[in-house]
Amino acid sequence: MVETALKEIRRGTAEIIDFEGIEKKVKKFYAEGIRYTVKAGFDPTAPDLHLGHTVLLQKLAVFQKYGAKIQFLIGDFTAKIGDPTGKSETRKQLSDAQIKENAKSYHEQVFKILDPELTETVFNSDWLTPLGSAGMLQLTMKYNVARMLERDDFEKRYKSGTSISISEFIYPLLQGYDSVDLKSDVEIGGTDQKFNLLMGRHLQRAYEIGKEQAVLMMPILEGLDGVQKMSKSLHNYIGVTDAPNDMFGKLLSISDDLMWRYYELLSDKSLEEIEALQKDVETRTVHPKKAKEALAIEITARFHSKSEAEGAKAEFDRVHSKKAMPTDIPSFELEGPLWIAKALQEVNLEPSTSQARRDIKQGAVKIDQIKVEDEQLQLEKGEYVLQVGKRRFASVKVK
RNA sequence: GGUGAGAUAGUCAAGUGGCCAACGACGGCGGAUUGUAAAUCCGCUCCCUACGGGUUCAGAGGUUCGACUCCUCUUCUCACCA
Repeated sequence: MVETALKEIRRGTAEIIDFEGIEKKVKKFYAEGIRYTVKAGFDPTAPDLHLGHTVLLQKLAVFQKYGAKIQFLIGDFTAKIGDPTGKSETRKQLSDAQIKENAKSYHEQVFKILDPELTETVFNSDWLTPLGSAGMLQLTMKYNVARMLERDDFEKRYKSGTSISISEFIYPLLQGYDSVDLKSDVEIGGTDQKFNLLMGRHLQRAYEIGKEQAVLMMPILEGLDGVQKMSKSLHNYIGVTDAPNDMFGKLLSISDDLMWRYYELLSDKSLEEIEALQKDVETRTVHPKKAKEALAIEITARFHSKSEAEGAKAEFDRVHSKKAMPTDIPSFELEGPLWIAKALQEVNLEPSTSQARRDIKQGAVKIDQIKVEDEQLQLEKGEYVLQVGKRRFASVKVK
């Protein structure tokens, strides 16, 4: 049992520091039923979770399964102060009300994966505010500039003479102090957080709280493009609140290579199962599309339901494989007669009439499944289904 | 504080008086091919019912028949010096 636990905990991780520490905690749980704590920090300014975040959340869920109590930390203190990191414009400061609101929004999404019973939500302003300037100074004495400059990002900027704000030195300390106050046994985060995660370990020692957290790092999940990390600003993400059809469609559109990455980091299937599947695909006993569908269904079902996921698949087959029309398409009512290019713009299928005309010339526009040849076409009274490209539809009632 | 360099479409990046709605790359979109993709090939990529018109090259003025290209000021970035 302990074996399985450790294996699952280890799965997909990029790096673990002090794995023995984790091992001890798990063993103790099985032997004496004593739970341990796993901390993970989240930024309250962006409460929209995507699959990149769920890589961490799923790992937390695994920990819950094997005896951990999760410390779900919301970094509201830094959000209230505003982080001047780098040259990015000063982060907008959040009010208490907004932070509460965002925390609530987090919970709705997070508890699709985590067990609320074993999750404690904490706000770091609870201890960082009372810390005060005296406590803060004391904190700064626990570390030195030379070691701070070991962080790649700082080192590069220091060498090239780029500015580093003093506060940027403080943030890792504050984040590490969270671990001191929470007395966390384990902290998990992305590989990009390595420095900060280790800071927690260091500070726990410096403050002599009698333990040093183990650190578990997960890889950063690539976005839909398969190259850059998944992020909202790069428009390559799958949000956990995406509609079933969108989620399924996006998952099915990833490349075959990326599919295995997603399997490893997002699927609940065992590594053995995944390996077997991969072999079958290589030997052509299983069609790659089938494998991708299975993944898309599994993940879609996780955030919605099994039946909604099946529905999304059926819908996808209908629209893409059989080239039929989707079942629910946005509908509009317009005054006629109306120039086709204008109509496409009105129903948001095209950003401008210029773009609409270009697409018509390229044969991308269809009305009721029939290609539009005449860019001067006027829509008379009646109901039509307009289509641009393969995916964009709208139904129009011209009055 | 001083000196120098720069700010061009979603991003990067050419253009240094008319040939510029602005080379090219990436991205994006569309078509072919497919498995839905990837790879590949082709086309498109400011707006406007358009073989024409309008508005663009940080912002505001100016010189000129004509400026993204020259001048002045402003704002912001960057490099070097102090």
